Amino acid sequence: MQARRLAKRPSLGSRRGGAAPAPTPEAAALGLPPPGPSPGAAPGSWRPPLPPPRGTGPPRAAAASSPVLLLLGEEDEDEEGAGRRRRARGRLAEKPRGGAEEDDDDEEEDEEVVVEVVDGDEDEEDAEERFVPLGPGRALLRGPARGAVKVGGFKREMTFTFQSEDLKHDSSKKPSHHMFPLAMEEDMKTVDTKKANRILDQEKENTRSICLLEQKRKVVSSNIDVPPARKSSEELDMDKVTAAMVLTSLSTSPLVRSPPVRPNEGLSGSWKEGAPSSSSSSGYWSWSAPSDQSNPSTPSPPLSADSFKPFRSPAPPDDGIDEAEASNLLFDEPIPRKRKNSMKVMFKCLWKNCGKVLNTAAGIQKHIRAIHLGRVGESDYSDGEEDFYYTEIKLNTDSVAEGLSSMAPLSPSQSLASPPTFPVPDSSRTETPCAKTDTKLMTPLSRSAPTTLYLVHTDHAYQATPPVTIPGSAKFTPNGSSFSISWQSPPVTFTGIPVSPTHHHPVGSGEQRQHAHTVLSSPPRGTVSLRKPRGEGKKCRKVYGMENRDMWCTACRWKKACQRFID
DNA sequence: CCTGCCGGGTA
DNA sequence: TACCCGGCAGG
Repeated sequence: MQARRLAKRPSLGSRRGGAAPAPTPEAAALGLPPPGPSPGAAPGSWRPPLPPPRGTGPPRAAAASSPVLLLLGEEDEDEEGAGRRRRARGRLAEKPRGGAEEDDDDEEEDEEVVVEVVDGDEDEEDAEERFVPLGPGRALLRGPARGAVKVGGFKREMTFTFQSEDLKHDSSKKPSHHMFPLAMEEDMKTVDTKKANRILDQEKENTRSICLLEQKRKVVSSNIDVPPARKSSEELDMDKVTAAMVLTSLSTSPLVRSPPVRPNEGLSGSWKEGAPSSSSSSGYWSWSAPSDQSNPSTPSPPLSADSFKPFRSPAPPDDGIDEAEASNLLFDEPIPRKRKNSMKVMFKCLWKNCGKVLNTAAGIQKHIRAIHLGRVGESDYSDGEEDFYYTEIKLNTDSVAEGLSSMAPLSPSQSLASPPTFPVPDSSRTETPCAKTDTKLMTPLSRSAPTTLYLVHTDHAYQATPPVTIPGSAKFTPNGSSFSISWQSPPVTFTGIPVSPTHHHPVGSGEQRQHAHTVLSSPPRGTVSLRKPRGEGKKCRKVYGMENRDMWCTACRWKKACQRFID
C-alpha cells in the first residue's frame, strides 16, 4: 500500500513541483498503479493518496496526499480545467518561494484557511484551488471565497470523519466509491452548499481546537487520497462511465446500495478502506488492488467470489463476455486487467453440461444465477451459491480451450485416485469438469452437484488407508467375479470407480467397497445391507490367534474389518 | 459356536 | 482420534 502510494508521490510531486504539468499526464500518473515502492519519495512533493499510514507519515504528507485534494484538483480541472492550472502557475509565479512545493502549499493554505491551514495542509490548498478558481485572483477570492474555502475544508473534514467511521464498514462499500466520484462532483456542489452552514459551525469548533482539526485533516487527507486518482481516471471516461456507474451503483447489492444515501460517507469509507487494504493509491485503483489481494494468483472461487461479489454483482444482468467486458469498463476493469497481464483468468461454469467460460466473476455468477439457479430476476442479489458452480481458470497465455482441456482431461481413475483434492474447494472445482469433462467423469458422483463429493468420507481411520497405494486399482479376487480394491485405497476413490448406480453389492468380496458403497451411493439402497458379507479370507485373529493379539492388525484388534487380510 | 466387524462408547 | 467392546450376523 504504502509502496504504491509512495510511488505515486513522485508523479504527484512532479506535477506540483513541475508547477503545472498537463492535466492529462497528471491524471494518468495518479490513476496509474504505482510502479514500485518508493518510500524515499520526496516528502515534499506529494503525499500518497492512501491513508493507511496516517499516523506514520508526516502530517503534511498525509494532507498532501489527501484524496480530497486530488479529487478537488481533478474537479477543478474538469470544471475549470485550464483555469485552475493557470491559477497554480500564477501562484508559483506570485510566490517566489516556489522552490519548496510544500511550503508553497502550506502557505497557501494558511492564507486561505485560518485555523485549518495551520499545518499548511494541502487540504486548504485544495480548497483554495477548488474555490479559488472561481475568482480571477486569489486575493479577491479569499475575502469572499474564504467562506467557501473553509466550507470546502470543513466538508472534507466531515468527509473524512465519516471515513474514519466508515472504515469500520466492510469493503462492500467500495461500490460507493464509484458512485462517489460521480456523486462527489455533483454532490460536492450541492452538498457543500448545504453543508456550508454546518461547516461554519464546525469552523467555530475548529478554531477552538486546532489539534482536533489537524487530526481530522490528517484523517481526511488520508481518506481522501484515494478518490482523486480514481477520479482522474474517471474523468477521462466520465461521460460514458458516469451513466453506467450510476446505473450500476443503483443496481448494486444491498451493501453497496446503502452507501449511496450518503455518497460522501460511502465514498470516504470505501476509499479509506481501499487504501489500507490495498496498495492502490486511488479509489479507482483500489478496486484492482483488493481483488488481487484477495485472490492474488490463485483465485479461490468461494472466498474471492464472495468478497468481491458485491462489487461485481452490480454489473448488468447480461450474460457472457459482453457483460463481463461491460463490467470491466465500469469498475471491474482493474481486476481482469491485472490478471490479464501475466495470465488470463477465466471463470468456468461447473454446472453439468455447461462449460461456459466467462472472463469475469460477475459474468459467471450472473450466468449461473440466471441460467442455472433460475434467478433471473434477482440479478443483483447473490447469496453466494453461484460460487459453488464456477471456478477460476488461469491461463498463462494459453487459449481458454487449452486451459479447459488441460483441466478437464482428468481421467476418472485420476480423479478418483486423488480424493484429497476434492475436499479443497478450488481443486475440486477445477477438477470436476462441468460439461465437457463430465462426459468422462459422469459418474453418479459427478452427476450430482460437485459438493456431493465432499460427503464422501472414510468410516474409520483405520479403514482409510493412505492414499499412496493404488487407489483406483481394482483387482479381481480369486473369489470370483467381484473385484476388490486394495484396502489402502480410500473409500472415496473406491466408490467412484466401480460403483455403478444400479449395481451394488456385487457380492462378496469387497467389504470396504461395499461399505463405501453404501456411503456414496446411498440413494439407491438405504443402509439396509450395510453389513458386509463378511470376509472370507483368514483374519488376524485366525492367523495369529488370540495369543498373539498384539500381532493383529489394528482393525482386528478393535474388532473392525481386518486391514491386513483383505478378501 | 466361531468369527468378522458394525456401531457406539470411552478416554 | 485412538481404542475398546457389545452385540449382530454369516458360516
